[in-house]
Amino acid sequence: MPELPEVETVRRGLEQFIVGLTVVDAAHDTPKSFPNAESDVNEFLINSTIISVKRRAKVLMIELSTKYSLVIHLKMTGQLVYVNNVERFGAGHPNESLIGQLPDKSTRVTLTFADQSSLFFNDQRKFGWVRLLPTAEIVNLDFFKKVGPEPLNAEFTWQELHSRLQRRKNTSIKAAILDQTVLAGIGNIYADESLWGARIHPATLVKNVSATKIKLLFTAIQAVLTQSIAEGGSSDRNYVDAAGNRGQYLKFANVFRREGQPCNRCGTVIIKTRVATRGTHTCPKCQPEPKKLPV
DNA sequence: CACTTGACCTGTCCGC
DNA sequence: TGCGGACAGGTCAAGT
Repeated sequence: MPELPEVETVRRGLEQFIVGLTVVDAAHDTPKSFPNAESDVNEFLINSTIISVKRRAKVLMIELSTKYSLVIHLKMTGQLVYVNNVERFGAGHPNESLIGQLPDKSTRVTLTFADQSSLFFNDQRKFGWVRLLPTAEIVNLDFFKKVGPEPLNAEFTWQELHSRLQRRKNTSIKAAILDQTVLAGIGNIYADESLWGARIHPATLVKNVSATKIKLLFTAIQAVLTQSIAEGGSSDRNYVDAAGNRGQYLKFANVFRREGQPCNRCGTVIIKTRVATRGTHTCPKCQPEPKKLPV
């Protein structure tokens, strides 16, 4: 669920809300959600000031004045919701209605700021995490060493996508673009949407996808991610942004969660199957199944 | 090394 | 109505 557009939307909200604030308290429930020594929390988080909020792939980094950062992965059901106080923003602020709604039973970590506003990390399924790490060490995490390029970076080209995909030439194109070491930020929603855009069946083996098709896929990935960021991401289940608002992208989705509905290009009924162990949405006419090789 | 599968969790939905 | 099981999907560890 939170994929690149959702995480980027959260980042933009947090940048607006928390940069410049000073942390005065940090509370958490399970060590799994926030596996940090109390001594580090006391020394490097409490009384620190938020310097910036960054994103790489699906990971958020809240940079602190102590040369430490909070590194956060939302995984499937994570939320980062900022709840202001009326003193700071005045009555009628968009997320004013959240006051008193949080924490709830999914709240794993609560940061309280000097102005008594709060940031809640909620995560129903406890797959996500928050880690307090020295900012300089983030690049040394295994994930950051292996993760592929940002698909919306200006330097990223279709030729580079083509080249990186060749490492996964015997797997399906869907599994390959979900592989974060090939390309950063794609998850199930945008994999299906991008493959529909390029008219490629998700089960097609990478080695059978032509360079022309990969060029179309590159264009589709950028278009889909850009539009989703503009719509505040996709709220399939419980994704919300930093102000607690749902994203609107699924109103514009062409295949994801549209099984049984007509294809926006050709009218054929969208079907849901399983590819790369994931629920997969396709138009059977625009994205014909790959031919089976003779036995 | 390439590739696939299972584990991690909990809330929701579907069938009996 | 209650209950068991399937399902949701990001990432990593372990398996082939």
